[in-house]
Amino acid sequence: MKELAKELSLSVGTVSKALSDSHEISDDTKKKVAETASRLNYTLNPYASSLRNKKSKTIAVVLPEVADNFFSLAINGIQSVAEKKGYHVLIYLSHEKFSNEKSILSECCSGRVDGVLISVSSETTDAQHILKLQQQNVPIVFFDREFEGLHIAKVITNDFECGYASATHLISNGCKNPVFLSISSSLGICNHRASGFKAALKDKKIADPEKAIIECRGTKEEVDWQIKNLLTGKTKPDGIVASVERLAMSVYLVSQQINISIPAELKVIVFSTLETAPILNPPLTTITQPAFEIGKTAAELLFKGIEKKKYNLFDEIITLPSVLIERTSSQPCQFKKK
Amino acid sequence: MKELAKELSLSVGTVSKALSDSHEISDDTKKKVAETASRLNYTLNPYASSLRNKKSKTIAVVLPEVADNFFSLAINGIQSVAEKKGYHVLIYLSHEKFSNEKSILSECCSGRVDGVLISVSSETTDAQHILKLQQQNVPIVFFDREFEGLHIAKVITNDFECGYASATHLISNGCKNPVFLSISSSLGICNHRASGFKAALKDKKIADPEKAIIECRGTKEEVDWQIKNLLTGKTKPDGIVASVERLAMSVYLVSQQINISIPAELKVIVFSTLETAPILNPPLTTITQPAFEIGKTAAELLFKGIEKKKYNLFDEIITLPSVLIERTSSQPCQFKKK
DNA sequence: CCCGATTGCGAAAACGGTTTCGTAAATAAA
DNA sequence: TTTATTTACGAAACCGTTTTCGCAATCGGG
Repeated sequence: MKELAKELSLSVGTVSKALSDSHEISDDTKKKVAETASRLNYTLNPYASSLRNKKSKTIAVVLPEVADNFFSLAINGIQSVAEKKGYHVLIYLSHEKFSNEKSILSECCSGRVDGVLISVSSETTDAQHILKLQQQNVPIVFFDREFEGLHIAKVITNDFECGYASATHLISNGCKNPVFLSISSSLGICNHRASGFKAALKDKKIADPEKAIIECRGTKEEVDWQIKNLLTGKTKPDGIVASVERLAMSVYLVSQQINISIPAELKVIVFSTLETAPILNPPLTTITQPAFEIGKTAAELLFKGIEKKKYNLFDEIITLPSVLIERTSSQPCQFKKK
Repeated sequence: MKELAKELSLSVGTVSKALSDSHEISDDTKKKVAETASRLNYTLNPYASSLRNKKSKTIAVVLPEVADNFFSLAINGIQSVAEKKGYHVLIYLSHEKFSNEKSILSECCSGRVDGVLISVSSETTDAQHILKLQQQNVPIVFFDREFEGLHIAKVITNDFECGYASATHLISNGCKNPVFLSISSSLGICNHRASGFKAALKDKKIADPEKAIIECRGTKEEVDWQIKNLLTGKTKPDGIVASVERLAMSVYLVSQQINISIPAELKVIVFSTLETAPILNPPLTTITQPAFEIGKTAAELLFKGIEKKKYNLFDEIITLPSVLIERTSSQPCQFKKK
């Protein structure tokens, strides 16, 4: 910028004001400045600006995983509004580890970002790291995976209802012993889905609701093994609701291996935005979240918090409904293939 | 930091040195500084540091789309090394638009990032925006989708060979009229795959290689329509190689709609890392790229360029091989289902 | 024609660190 | 004891912008 000023024999202050279209500067010199700036293809140093303005024009997105259809669609939604606002997006992955999430959030302070969108890891049972960030006046919005009991804005979906709907759907299609595969008993979102599921079992007086919730944690291999055990055990279920994408994939793979036919012997529903659901074998019934919309809405909410200093981001809750898309995997069958 | 200094009755310079573990400072005061720093939970302002050091500790990843298995796995690979190096990752999406890519890269200068990893959009036919960045001494590495003819490092896969292999696989499994679905005639990676494909047709003296390359561009709906026309036309193919994930999904959906049976009437292969490939109907033959590895290797290469000022990033080319995973969708059939 | 208001710009102080250089005290060498 | 060297720290410049404030020059009104 000094060079620019020298080139034009102006002061740096004047150049700065000209570039930011200040009213103090005549249109004439503004034009000259803009012209030589583009001629020397000059762009201003973002960090110097950030330092002075205490605005980074950057938000952080913290999520467990990016190789998951839901999250990648949510990122699309977030990015679409960030781009419109001229903001930059930092992506951080916790890989479902609490320790990672903690160190990530500790990096988000000191003005590195103007706001944080977060979907908590399945291990997160303590919110100190989140509260610490909030105390530093960093606007925060949960999307999808919230942490309950905090005064922090969130954009979520109707998990309880969908859990309820998934169970009633299975039951009305003939299941006597449906189970729910959870990934974490500490994850609010998963518990809501499970609670809805249990409530339906209770209402329909089917099975023991408490025994119908099965927690699947660990690596992919451990989960595969766990599901294999479940499906070959003596009290094997005739219906499964998978709370996330990868659990359903496990169920499909294992069923294929040990020759269990879906939906004749086992009906399956998954909470997922999986694009390949209609072309799976068999086509998979999904409860599809409005992933893009959730990301977009959360980002819009965050920017409300960033822009209006007085805007209270504390107790805002937005619920966007998911839809159950019925496909072959949960269809009733007159005859049971043996 | 001033407060810290006051609290300890030291100068800010001393505190700064203590925090960065300078040899000029005694272990005793270092300890004291560290202690009170964590007590006041102080973290240093990253942008002030960046301003002085001319290092942002941030890299940019520019890619067409994040809701694609290949790219999300590549991001995982990139992130894994960035994290190890203590770097932050900015994600930018071009959505396959050249104009977006251009404005994104123009944001990457002035030291906003220390390096750029890029997979070009399918519209990109001009590299001025990339060269401009390179002139500003920003280290750049292509991953997967390169732009040819530039002196810029790249991490790619053996596209030509795989294109060749895909064609020979189809032919040896009985196809007389295989076609290749491209997404862009300007995309180097796609052309390599297509060239390999054509070379195989020529060697085997099957069909007209030039007519076997079909470009599918436009929205999802337009592509669906185009594929539907192809599959219902009079010279309909009996084998398809899809150059990217979404083309294969289109083929599956359309085939299902108009009742074409795979692999009896149509064999399909796709270049993709689709996790659901084995549980599709039928299981889909893929040419699977080492997506994570590509991302990881590209990032490692980039950091070499960032760290060693003298390291020449110009003509480094790393090729990581993909593998053809044979599944039902391309199997030979004795009888043709009608 | 004179005085107050407006316009257009420069000087300099921030923003929050890092780094160079200087210096006093402590230590080692002579 | 004197001199040279090392150790531990402070003062101040600097990174590239933004912004406040001051100051001329021009403008408008009476």
